[in-house]
Amino acid sequence: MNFIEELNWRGMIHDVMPGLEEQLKKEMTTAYVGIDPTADSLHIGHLVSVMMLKHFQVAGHKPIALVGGATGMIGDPSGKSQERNLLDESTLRHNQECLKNQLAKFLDFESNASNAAEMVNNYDWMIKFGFLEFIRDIGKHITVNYMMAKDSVKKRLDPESGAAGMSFTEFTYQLVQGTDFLHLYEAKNCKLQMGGSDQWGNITTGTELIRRKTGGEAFALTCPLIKKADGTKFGKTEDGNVWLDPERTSPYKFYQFWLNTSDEDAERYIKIFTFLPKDDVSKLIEKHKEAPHTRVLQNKLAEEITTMVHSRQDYEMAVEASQILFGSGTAEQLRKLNESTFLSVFDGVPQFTVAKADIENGVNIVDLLAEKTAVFSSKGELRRTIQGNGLSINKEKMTNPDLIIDNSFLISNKYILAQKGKKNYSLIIVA
RNA sequence: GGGGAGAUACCGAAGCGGUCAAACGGGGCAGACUGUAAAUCUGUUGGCUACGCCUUCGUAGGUUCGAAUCCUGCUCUCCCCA
Repeated sequence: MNFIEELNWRGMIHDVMPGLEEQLKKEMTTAYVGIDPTADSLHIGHLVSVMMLKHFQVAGHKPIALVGGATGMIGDPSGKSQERNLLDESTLRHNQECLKNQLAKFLDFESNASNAAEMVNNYDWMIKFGFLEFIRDIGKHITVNYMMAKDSVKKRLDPESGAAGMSFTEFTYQLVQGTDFLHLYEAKNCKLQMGGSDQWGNITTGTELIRRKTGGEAFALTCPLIKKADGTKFGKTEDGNVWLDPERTSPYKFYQFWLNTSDEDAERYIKIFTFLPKDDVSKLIEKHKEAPHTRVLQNKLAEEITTMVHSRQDYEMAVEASQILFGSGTAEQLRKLNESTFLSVFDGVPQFTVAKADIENGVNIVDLLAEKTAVFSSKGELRRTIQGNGLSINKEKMTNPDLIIDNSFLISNKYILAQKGKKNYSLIIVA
């Protein structure tokens, strides 16, 4: 199975430029994907691009991860109705380093093989470009008519869509991205750019630029934007993005995110986000259909990705924690845990500290959760939750807002586990 | 530069002198049902020392017994014309 076929059955192809398959058969080809360094960690929205690069490398080709230091300073108008905030250079450099470390988990940057992965930053060549040079050597080759015809631009110019206009800076974005492609084409013989389907317009500006300026041929391949079956944005939780950095999103939460995937989505995700071969995937899907409630797909999906992004250990920890929190976990089980297990289970759960004296003297539950700690943002909210039967302490439902919390509630003599609803845990540490 | 429209809670959007902590929709949160799913139904969605009180309707003043609602200045946004 070649690269295109592989991506195809996985549902990872939205659009391909004709001739790419022949090109890939002909020789080892270099391709790149752009990543915005807007943060110092990748999030799972980036994962699709990373998977594409990985498949590409596995197929014997050479992947390049391009960190958009320059483009990140400009802001891509695609898919956004607002101007972007600009980043400064030191932030960009810091972010680039962090991103590379994460990418190294997936791509082979180190080997001596001719198709070892590379990382580049477009800031490095864009910074040397003078304005005059840019408009003469690049701008001259592309007409404004061509640029205006792009969807990403049209959307922003159409007052009906409610968009807030677009600055010249963002209008220029596609040229800058095109320049990247041209640069990589010339410097590294890079003939393919991949990305999300929203990038099609930007990528084709690049292939067009290469064709007009050098007469060479370059290709575009885009994957569908990942959407959830219910139409909401993929990769977001109440707390924002799901990050790969365990400091930002704990492995437990990461695992939970995938485990909570809906049936429809799981079927698509397991193809996209794991490297399981086609046969295995088909079997899993069948199994899942026979007994949906056992959530074979979600379990496997969460296992594969958590293991890949974090580690086997992290995965096992997350499973254990999940069993305690969601399984038949009871108050007794909770109290039986030894301290280190207990802490690892609740690693990544929001933590609050209160003074020992407060608990010893006994403290009203409302004061404890809304005032001494920020488990609840207001007393009113807490009262409402209690009225709605949504509060548990140490896995036991609490229905009395006048309850006094004292030493008898402590687990391992120093912890109290507060739970809002089914899924929101907070750990109170008494010190 | 000229003319017009507007700024209301997380978002959209009503309200146009008292009965407004502010309709309605979306979103959020919780409950029931479940598979830690989806759909559905129910409750809730400014704060507090809670049958009451306090702070909110762009911002600063003013009129009034009383203002989200009327007047004035300011800031910002959008539209049309040049």
